Amino acid sequence: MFIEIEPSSEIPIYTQLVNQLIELIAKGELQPNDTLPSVRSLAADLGVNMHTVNKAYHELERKNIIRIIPKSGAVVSEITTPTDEQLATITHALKTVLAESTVYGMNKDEVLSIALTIMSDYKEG
Amino acid sequence: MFIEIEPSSEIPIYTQLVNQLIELIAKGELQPNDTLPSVRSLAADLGVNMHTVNKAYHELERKNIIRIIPKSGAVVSEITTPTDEQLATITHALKTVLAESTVYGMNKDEVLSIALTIMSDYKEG
DNA sequence: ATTTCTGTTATAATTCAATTAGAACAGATT
DNA sequence: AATCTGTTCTAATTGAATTATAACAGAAAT
Repeated sequence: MFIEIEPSSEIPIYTQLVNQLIELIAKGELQPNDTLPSVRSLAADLGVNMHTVNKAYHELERKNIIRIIPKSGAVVSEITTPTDEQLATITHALKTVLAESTVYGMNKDEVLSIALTIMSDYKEG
Repeated sequence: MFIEIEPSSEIPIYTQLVNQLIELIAKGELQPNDTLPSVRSLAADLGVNMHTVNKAYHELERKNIIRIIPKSGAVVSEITTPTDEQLATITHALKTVLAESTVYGMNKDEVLSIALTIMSDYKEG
């Protein structure tokens, strides 16, 4: 599992973890029903505190991306149909990014081209 | 100028300000060479501190979206060609959003459809 | 069955970002 | 001249993020 944390980043460590785990799943390097490493072992690997990894896992559970089985471990969820909440989350995030790209002078085709390139690394891309 | 701040949001006030000002520019409601309200007056309108607005303006200047003229005011910059740094910023942000959308089970066409809808509200959309 | 590993929970301390507050300064605008 | 502007400084508060220990109890492994 290739995860790299930048301790000095302005992005919280647990958020970096959430984002990188999502990317691993999107790339298929972590697949549904795969088990995640224990919070203790991953914390040791990354040199961060157990509670920080725990917080990231619970954030992923809140997003319905993994299931946490009490006293046992965490498992990647099946990918199904997005919920309304998930659609709203993506739509809002896209709005922010696309507004910024517009202000930077990027046109529709440029942005879509970048998006297609990125998605080619992900599932169904 | 229609800006709404959620004081209890987990998103910092100055970031909410940055994002909403970017959206106003993307929509054309704020145009190049338009002057932004003074930090004092906008702060009073929104019920936040002057320093918070000032921080947002400086963040927008760092992104090359506005120019701050010392002792005078802030002006929306001309939209030109994106810098490499701006391209990298957008690409990185898109990666994060698109990975999440993939994990949520959204396919390429769904995401592109949402993106096109959003961009239709923005310049060159 | 016992040991080990697991997530869970609780308390505590530290660090830092975000926000607010108040004041003073000096250039720009009116 | 008076007012408005961003700038700078100090100061205080609040809360999030992170780390550190410790103990608990269920799950898994031997």
